[in-house]
Amino acid sequence: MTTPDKGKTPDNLAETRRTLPIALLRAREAVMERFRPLLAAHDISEQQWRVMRVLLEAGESDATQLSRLANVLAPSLTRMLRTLEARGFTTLRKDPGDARRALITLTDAGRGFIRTLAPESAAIYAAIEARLGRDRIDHILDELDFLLQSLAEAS
Amino acid sequence: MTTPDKGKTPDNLAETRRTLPIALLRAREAVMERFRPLLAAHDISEQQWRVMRVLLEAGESDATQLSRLANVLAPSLTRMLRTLEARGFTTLRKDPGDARRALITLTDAGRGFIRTLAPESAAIYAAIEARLGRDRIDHILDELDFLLQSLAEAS
DNA sequence: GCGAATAAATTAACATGTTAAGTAAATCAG
DNA sequence: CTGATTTACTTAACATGTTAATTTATTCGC
Repeated sequence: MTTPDKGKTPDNLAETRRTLPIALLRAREAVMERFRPLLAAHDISEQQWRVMRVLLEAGESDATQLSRLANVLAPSLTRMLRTLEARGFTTLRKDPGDARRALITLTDAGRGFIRTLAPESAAIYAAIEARLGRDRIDHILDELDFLLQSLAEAS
Repeated sequence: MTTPDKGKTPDNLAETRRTLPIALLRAREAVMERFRPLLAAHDISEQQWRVMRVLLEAGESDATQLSRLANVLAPSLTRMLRTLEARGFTTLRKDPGDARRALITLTDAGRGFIRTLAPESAAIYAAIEARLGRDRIDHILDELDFLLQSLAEAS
């Protein structure tokens, strides 16, 4: 009835190498490894960079939306925004229509900072594309999107 | 000469949704979301579970190897092993041939703990497989493996 | 052999991940 | 309109990520 236990341990757990959580983690680490020197050179963390990139794309956002878009938990975001605001990259104001919400904006300095790193970042990404091929990367992105959609559907 | 800027921001950065680091992160979060309740119920972190799974597969390992296989940094591993050892799941001894190395082993209790969670873990994975299809998951794993291999080759 | 270089693990310090609890504002039921 | 619930964000506490410095042991050059 059930499929054979090929690649399974005695406890019916798949080989770690062939599980989505670990394979996704390892793949991501392999990619990020190439970006870390750039981020470190400009004294910005991976997460801060992600938040700023998302802000550039989405424009002024409330914390909940930003948290979701950048895949950063709300408590982490609260702390990070203190750092980013101290550096002059973001500002925060109360939503005039709903005093609970905090609206976050990228400052001109923040946009300028992204513009500074953009060429090198694009070059690193291009180097990765050169290894895999743009089509292959697009295919992988499509597959990951499919995974996301499949798991998002109501159970 | 260059490809058109479809899906690029004014700074030639790809849309965040279509970048490997963010897509991989989001995909992984979507998967892990389903495992977290199980891990939380047994008071074990994702990383601790990963280390134990790797230990089960690889057998006694030194810290460097374990760190690499489980994608956990050495300082994190040092701290985690204190917790795991206190719970009686792992033991640590000096390598008799090289006193710098620490050899880590899974105890019987550690193996028993994995055996306890294995059925539920396998069930969660099976539910994910039911949504995506085993073939599609295998394909995704192959693609991730290809990505890993491509980036690992000497530059 | 011996000192310099290298390697393995740990410690330290700070940022982020993660869950739970707390605070303040908006919404809902009656 | 008012008390209870819900929502948005923050704070707290602890684990892990991350880099740098430290410690101890091994290896290399001579």
